[in-house]
Amino acid sequence: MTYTIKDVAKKANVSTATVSRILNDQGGYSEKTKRKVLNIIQELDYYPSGIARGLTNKRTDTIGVLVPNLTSSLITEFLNGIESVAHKIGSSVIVCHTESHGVKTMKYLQLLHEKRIDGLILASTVLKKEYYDYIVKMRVPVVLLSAYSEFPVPYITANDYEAAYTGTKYLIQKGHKDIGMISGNKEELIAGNLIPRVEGFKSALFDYNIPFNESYIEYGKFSIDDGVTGLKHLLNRVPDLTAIFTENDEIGMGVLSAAYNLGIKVPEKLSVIGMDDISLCKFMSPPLTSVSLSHNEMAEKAANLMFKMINSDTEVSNCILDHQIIERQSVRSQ
Amino acid sequence: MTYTIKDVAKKANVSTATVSRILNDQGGYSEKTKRKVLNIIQELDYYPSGIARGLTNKRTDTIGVLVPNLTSSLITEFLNGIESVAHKIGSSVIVCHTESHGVKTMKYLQLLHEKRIDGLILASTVLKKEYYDYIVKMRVPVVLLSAYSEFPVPYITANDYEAAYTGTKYLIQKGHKDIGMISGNKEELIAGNLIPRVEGFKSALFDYNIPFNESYIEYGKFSIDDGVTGLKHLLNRVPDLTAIFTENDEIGMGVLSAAYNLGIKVPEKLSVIGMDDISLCKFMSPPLTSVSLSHNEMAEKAANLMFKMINSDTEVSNCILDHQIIERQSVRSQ
DNA sequence: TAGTTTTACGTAACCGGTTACGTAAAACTA
DNA sequence: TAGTTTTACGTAACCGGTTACGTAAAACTA
Repeated sequence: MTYTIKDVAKKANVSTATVSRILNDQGGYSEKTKRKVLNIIQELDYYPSGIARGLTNKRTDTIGVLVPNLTSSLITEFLNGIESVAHKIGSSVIVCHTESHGVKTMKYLQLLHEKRIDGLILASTVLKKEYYDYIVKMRVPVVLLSAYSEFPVPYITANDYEAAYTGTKYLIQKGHKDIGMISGNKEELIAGNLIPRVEGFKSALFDYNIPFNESYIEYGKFSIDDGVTGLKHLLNRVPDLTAIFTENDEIGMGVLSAAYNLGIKVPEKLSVIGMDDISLCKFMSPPLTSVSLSHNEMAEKAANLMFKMINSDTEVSNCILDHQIIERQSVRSQ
Repeated sequence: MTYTIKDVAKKANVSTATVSRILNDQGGYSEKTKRKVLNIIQELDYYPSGIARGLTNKRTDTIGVLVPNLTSSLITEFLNGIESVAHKIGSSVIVCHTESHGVKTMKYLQLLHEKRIDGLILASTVLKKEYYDYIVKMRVPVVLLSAYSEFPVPYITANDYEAAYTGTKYLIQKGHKDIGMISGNKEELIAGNLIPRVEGFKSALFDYNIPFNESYIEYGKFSIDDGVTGLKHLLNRVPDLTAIFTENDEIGMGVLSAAYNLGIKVPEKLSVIGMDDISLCKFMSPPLTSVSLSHNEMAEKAANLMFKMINSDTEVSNCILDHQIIERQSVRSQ
């Protein structure tokens, strides 16, 4: 068996209270006792049980992160950022791959509830009422990462509408008039009846007097594959597109790939701009121009916010980060 | 405050033992009592504490996964596979991003030890003696994923030597004679004094009577960036290379990217073959030929093996998976 | 030096579950 | 119907820590 605090106490001829005090640097013991106990701890190779400690402390030093997709680069970069700040603070992170699936998500929430996590981050997840209600019951700090919600839950996100507007405007200013968009899953994107990135796209076209037609938008999911099938569908419907704005970079990568296989030169015959500016963009052929949403900063902010809430119980404000076009080589002037 | 089993018991006029029995489907109660208790559980919205349960059960339904790099696609795909089987089994996974850093790794191991995880998977990690010693003390099932070790720890991996041999042979049979290799971090790759993929590469050249020179191998790390700088260095040293074999696909992607920016057509001027066959390969321009190491299967096998060990305590055997060339468009006949 | 304060602990309850053991009542048996 | 078995629980100890409270001894004070 592995040793417990009692074994240490007995061997050191002190009480468990004293060992506990020493372990937690709480004072109330002599230097001599401290040395003696510390020696025995080392000798027995004793490690306190986080489980037992968690039971009394009501603190598990564990947080949960819900992600819709573990194979998406954006999500992975989020996870990376969160894990990094969690580790600095001494917390562990449990990853939950929901696949944007309602039932799975609820199951994960229950699991995390039972595990008594200290806090929760929902990345790129639309906060359904069902989730919100449950989270309220969990009584645990939650922050939304790259998502917006009308429920009173703090979020760290970019202004998707404006970012999409900026991206589209960029294409327009490069002289494009026949611009298609490939978007993600309609249902997952809706934040208050509107799909922000789609609306931003439409508004830019409208403001610059470019006629718009619903057939210019293709809806799929969010993966690279959806970019390749999306381009094919879009080009079937409207073959004279000169530029494509994609909901995210993964779709953008799919477009690049499909274009390559179709023999359509990018950017000579087709310009494409993505969103998020994931780190893969710059390694594409051609390097993919993208609207950066400062997602590294976003993940760290979200994590820091959550830990602040855990430690201080203060309500904290939302945060909307800037966006910025990162010009590379997938867009050319028309 | 949130309710405990005592609240439920009191309200139902039964003992906590009965509530516990009902919660765990252990029998020893009447249907009537069961219904009454279940109703009260629902009414109070009671969820048992996994922490308290873990304390007595010595089971936390949590496993740890150590990964060297959270932004690598291969690793992410591993993580995805592991998380998936863990969730099916009802376990949660704690991700630990070690960055292949010894001190960080040890710190993570201690953390996981304190958290009393049920099992541990080390992905793409060289098992140092220090780690091994600690893991032995943890007394927890461990499996190595995509790694080999001389310590008695089960591993699920591919035969790196042979896979590299096969990949190189493929290039040779396509008529290439001037073949370079871009490898990863020397220190991290050494398994018993040899770097398997490098040795496989060398052996293939040797067997086919192709003169070899150490300058044909470039060592970097494992990222895409190392592929781009690697190609530049390699081409500086030996400009007449017609093919490159890369340690992994990320490096391969870097080579593709660098080649594009250098104006070197792939595969017309330069053939490149990667390893691992990550899912991004097929979306590259051109799609990247790669030696598949069945890594999806690998991750699932590793996870299943670990859970089997958790549940049955039986020592289990290692597993070496097959490899296979996935031909795409980044290699041409010379 | 007698009284007071501080130090360095120990005792025991508690966190929220599980479970071995015991037992009254119900059901069964012959 | 008396004896035996089974059912349906309850009691209390335990898992491995933390901590409020109490106290003897040491240190201080006047």
